[in-house]
Amino acid sequence: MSETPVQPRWRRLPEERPKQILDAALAVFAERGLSAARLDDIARLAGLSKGTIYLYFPNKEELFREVVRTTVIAYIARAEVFFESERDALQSLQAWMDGYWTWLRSPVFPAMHRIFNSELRAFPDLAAFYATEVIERAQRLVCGMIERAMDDGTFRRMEPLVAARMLSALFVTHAMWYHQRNCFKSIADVPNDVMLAQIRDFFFTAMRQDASGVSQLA
Amino acid sequence: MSETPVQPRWRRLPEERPKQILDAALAVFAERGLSAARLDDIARLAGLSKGTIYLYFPNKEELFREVVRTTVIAYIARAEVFFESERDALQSLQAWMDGYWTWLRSPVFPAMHRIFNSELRAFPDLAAFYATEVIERAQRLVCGMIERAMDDGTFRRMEPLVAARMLSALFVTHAMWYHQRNCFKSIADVPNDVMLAQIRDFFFTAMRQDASGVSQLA
DNA sequence: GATTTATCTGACCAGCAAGTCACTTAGACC
DNA sequence: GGTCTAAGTGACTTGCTGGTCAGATAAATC
Repeated sequence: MSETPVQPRWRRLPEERPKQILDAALAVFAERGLSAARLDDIARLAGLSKGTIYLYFPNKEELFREVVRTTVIAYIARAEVFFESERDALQSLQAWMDGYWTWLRSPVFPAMHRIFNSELRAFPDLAAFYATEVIERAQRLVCGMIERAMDDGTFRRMEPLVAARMLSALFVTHAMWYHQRNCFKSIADVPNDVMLAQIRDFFFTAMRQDASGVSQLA
Repeated sequence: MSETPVQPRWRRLPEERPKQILDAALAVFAERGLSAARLDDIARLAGLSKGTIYLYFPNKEELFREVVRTTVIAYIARAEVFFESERDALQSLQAWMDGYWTWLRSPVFPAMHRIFNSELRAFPDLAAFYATEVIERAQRLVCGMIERAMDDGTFRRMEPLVAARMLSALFVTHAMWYHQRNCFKSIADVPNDVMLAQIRDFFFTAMRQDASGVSQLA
């Protein structure tokens, strides 16, 4: 028999387990969605057994909620801190766009977007939470910056909520395409910074002071 | 015993079954998504038994494919016919937007969008089919109209593919919000025609001839 | 080293839904 | 009315996965 000190088959790591489980859960939810994610897969990825997950989380839904809290909510919090700093309106908007685009390109965003978009009818409370606490809250943030840009004359006057919607629409959809760019020949090789520049330029052009509101085209 | 002529418990209707099943399947897929849709529910909604579905479709995936063929593909075909008619560029675009917005507001679009967006990783061939045959094809259509508007001087010069992407992004995202408008206080009472006007005006403003390309704001 | 206990495991159970098939029945044809 | 068969049924099989729990084990304490 070998004399090598036998490694224990597993270790007691109660402090680290929650984070290990949450990381694995995020990865599996991102890969497969909410209902198709298997707890066995999460356990395997986290390097422990399924039973252990149930020592730390009461069930799959609560595990998902906790994933949301540690990802989306964390981002919102950071964004709100950013909004505190009272900078030049245009500069704020630019910085917001950079940060937003970085967030949208992270693997977390498409996972959450997909799940909230198509799997959350079964969880109306979570859906409502996301709509008001994430989407509308973010839009209020953007709204503020846009209004300031209108006040200082950088942007033309229009309904700021409408402008914020246009901004979000452009960003979110492009981000989803970006994550699936291998499917789309037409954007497969557009670098992410070029894509950001295209969105930014398009939005700024539409909002320029000398661009009158309702066009005489229509 | 009553003498009322006994109604047969079911009828043989081999001609009508496929359509009945496809209609019910679309409704259930729209309500629950692809994997959560139960064939028992589809059968009940269609007024027949589960076994009957398998007389007409080999399995759930193929049933879904056929639903796609009879909805999305049908829309694309109609749109391509529309493109045949060589009208004034601006008029074409306006008509396209009206038709597109009507389609996006139909219950079929959000169902398909959700499913393709989040449940199709398991079906890479279908995903690729949708990306090239639906999205890119539609964008080519729009591209053509945009290029004509640039040629006749209505629109400023820019990469037409980029402009087409911006147009799609605005429309698709607003459509998804529209379908969930009960969740969003800020758009709950924006009528659909107002929303269309907002999108159209924003896009036309960004594309106006006197709006120069890269803004000096940046 | 013996004892104890918090931590962890994985075989198991329960429930659900896709897909099957032996049987039933509408209704056509004689 | 009798016979035949295409059309339809629904109980059953199969496979899968969320959740449980009795037992195993790391490691703390005595």
